[in-house]
Amino acid sequence: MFEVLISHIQQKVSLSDTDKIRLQEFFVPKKLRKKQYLLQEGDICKNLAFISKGLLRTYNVDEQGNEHMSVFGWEGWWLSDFNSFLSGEPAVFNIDAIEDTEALLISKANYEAITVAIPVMDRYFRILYQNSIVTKERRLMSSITDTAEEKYLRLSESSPQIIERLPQNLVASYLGIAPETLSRIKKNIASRK
Amino acid sequence: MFEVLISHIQQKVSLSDTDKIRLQEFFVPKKLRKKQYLLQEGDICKNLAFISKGLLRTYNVDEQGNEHMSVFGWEGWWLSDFNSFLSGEPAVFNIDAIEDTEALLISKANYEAITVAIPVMDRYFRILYQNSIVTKERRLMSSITDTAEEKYLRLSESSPQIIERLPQNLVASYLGIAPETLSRIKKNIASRK
DNA sequence: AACCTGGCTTGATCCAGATCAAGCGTATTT
DNA sequence: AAATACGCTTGATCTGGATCAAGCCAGGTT
Repeated sequence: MFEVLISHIQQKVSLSDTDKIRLQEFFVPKKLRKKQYLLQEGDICKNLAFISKGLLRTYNVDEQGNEHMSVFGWEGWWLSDFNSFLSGEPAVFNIDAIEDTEALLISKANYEAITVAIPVMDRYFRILYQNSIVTKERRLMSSITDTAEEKYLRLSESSPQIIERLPQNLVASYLGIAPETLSRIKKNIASRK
Repeated sequence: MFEVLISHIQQKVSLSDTDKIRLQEFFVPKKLRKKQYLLQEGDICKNLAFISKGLLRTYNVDEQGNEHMSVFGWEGWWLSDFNSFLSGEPAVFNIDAIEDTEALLISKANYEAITVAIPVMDRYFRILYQNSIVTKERRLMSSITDTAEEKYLRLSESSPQIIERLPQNLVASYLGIAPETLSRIKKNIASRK
């Protein structure tokens, strides 16, 4: 389980051998079956989850009962309701497993502690968050600026894995469009070439 | 100029007196007149800008010539085309001054260097970015989930300063709606109470 | 083998919000 | 003080994509 995490960290910063050992103390492994919740709306999000295997989704549900995908995460991704985790407010997001999943959980206290014990983790998270900001900024501008078809094409460019790995109705929700619309868009694109 | 920056940093981490002095070496002050560009689309974004006074906007322009607001920043905010700054790719955003502005610029090299010279800056930026992610996540979900009126009401809640300080057409662009629509929404809300 | 269940498609209709257009007041420029 | 520009409003019209509805296919269950 930890190899995936350690190699992910070492892509961004370098860890000593003792760091690699110590680091493991801060995490708790957790297995999730398909459809199982990691977090439910209204609960306090107690952990950040690093996914070492499997596939999760983060989403909220509006008053009409429609789900809106926020983030998908698989091997090498971190997930949480970040606001709830940081502030202690109730979560607005649900997180559940689309495939059987293995994750490593780190609590708020351990998240604070690990950056003290292993200072380079501040830098690791800083770099992780930098990249996350760029991704979210792109998705936001796409959401504001692009037509439905442009949103789909941009996602195909930037995150083909999402399109390959997830059912089409969840992709549509991630793009903020109706599943029927996505179906028609794909048909149009296919017929054009 | 530096007092604003230093007090902003000290809200998140603590700095020694020598850190406060050394820190200044890494920044270059820059004044901007109203309408002046800090960054133009296609250029490489060489700096992060900390705004000590004034008001800037980050936006892009689509093929039809419409502007789409990405971020507004005033005293105590950081702005850049983050992707361009980090990757060295050409900027997709423009940044210009809505009011006369004083900023402190830090280059990529100095951004790397300052976290080495003053390690607590890694933590400062990590915390800054954490908060930025939460904000962007909220705005993204609002953009995907909410009606035009809900978007406006949510912004009134979360960032009343934006509504107070910026002309209505820029607020509309920030929300991803037409200025006429925003005008009508405000009229409706006013007439309802 | 019959029966669900969930994901996908296709057609018909509807509507929130965009676009187009005109006029108005206030601020800025000359 | 005239001229121009800019932001805002209001009305009329249009449209991209949502919603509603029905049927299809593949996998999984009993």
